[in-house]
Amino acid sequence: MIKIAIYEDNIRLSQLLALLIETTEDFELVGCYENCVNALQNTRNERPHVIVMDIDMPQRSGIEGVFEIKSHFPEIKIIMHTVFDGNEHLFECLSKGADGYILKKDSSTRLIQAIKEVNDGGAPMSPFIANKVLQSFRKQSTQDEYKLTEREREVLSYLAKGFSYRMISIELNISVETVRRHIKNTYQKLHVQCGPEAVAKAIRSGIIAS
Amino acid sequence: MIKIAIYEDNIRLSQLLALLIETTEDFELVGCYENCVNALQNTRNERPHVIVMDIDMPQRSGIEGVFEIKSHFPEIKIIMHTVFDGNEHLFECLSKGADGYILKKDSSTRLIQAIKEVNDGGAPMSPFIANKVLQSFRKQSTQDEYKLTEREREVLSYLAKGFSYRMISIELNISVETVRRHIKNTYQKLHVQCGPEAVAKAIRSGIIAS
DNA sequence: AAGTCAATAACCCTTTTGGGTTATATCAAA
DNA sequence: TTTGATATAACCCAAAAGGGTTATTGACTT
Repeated sequence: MIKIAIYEDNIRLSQLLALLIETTEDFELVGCYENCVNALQNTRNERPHVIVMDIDMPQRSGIEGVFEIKSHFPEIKIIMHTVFDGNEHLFECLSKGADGYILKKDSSTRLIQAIKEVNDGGAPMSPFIANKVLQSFRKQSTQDEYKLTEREREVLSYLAKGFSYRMISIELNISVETVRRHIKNTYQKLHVQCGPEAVAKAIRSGIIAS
Repeated sequence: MIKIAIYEDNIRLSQLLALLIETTEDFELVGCYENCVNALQNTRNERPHVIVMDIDMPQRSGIEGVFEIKSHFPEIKIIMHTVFDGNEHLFECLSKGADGYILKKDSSTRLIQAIKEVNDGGAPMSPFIANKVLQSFRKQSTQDEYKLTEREREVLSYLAKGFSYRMISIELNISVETVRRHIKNTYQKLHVQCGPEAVAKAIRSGIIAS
């Protein structure tokens, strides 16, 4: 039996999915929610094998949910099930640990199939998504890992020393806006979203001295 | 010859100090400014041996000045010369690298003497200040170095993982205010003033995993 | 029993961050 | 020579962060 939980704010759709799962052999629906507010607690209680997760949900998005659940239960498989086919959400989800990414425009049976795949250790993706991922992978492997510019490294190291943007700008004799620009670019390259995380990653990966 | 620079926004006082220094044997006044806006550049040009630094100055405080100058020229001695005798400024300055701390209520000749002392590798302090430092030192050495509580360490490690205060609060099931409290306490204990710096220090000193 | 510490929480307030967008000059590489 | 990367800069705007103060609770120590 594969234990499955659903996070989907569109009630019509979630009921459809629930029905589909309950009527599929070897599948067991252990939870169905319309947002991620209690995602961690739910997960702790139910210990699903696979989670089907929408992204755009009220209060707490599916991205936050993935991040949180994966931090605690890396072995639980999470399939994103969403209308978003843009790069932003896609890479954010994958970097947070999503195991599959199925678009809603695919058939429901594709989702069922994806659940089996992911439970077997696969990485089910809609073809369009799979292509994007491959492309990005190629791009990334050619620009070997975190390719920060000299200036970005410099700014980052000041950040780790406790300088504020303003202090860095005075320090380097450039505008605060430019400091902000460098930092924003750095965050993108490191796939992080705030200073503390960037500094942690930079130190651990040797980008700045430890 | 000891080359000396002054940062003091009270013109009356800075002129007095300047005169005093110029008329002292073996002393040479190489700069006299009313704030730290160009402190680093001034220092680069003049290479003073000793800097006499007020704290409360317009635009950029002496504390920022100390931090910046010491980051680049750790060998230059800086004496704080201020009316503040409270703990806040004192420890902040010392942690930023100040080498001496003389109160303005001491005589000017005491300052002259302090300049000689600091240039010889000493750490001139007003008696009252010296006591405070000793007290704090005792307190600190009994509570050996960074004694974070379990909870504080936990919160800090979430911070390094890129969680916002709000996410941490949900994670640990406590209020955002409490998260804030733990972080504020942590900053005090680590002698830092922002997240990135705290994370850097924590990783480098092994408080959180690297 | 009094005192300290840890954890919790709330309130005030300002500054800083960080996301998005757009634009410029420069320099090197294709 | 056109493209691409880099460094620079500005703007808008919401959210997050951080500093100060105060208080309550429970646990452990004098």
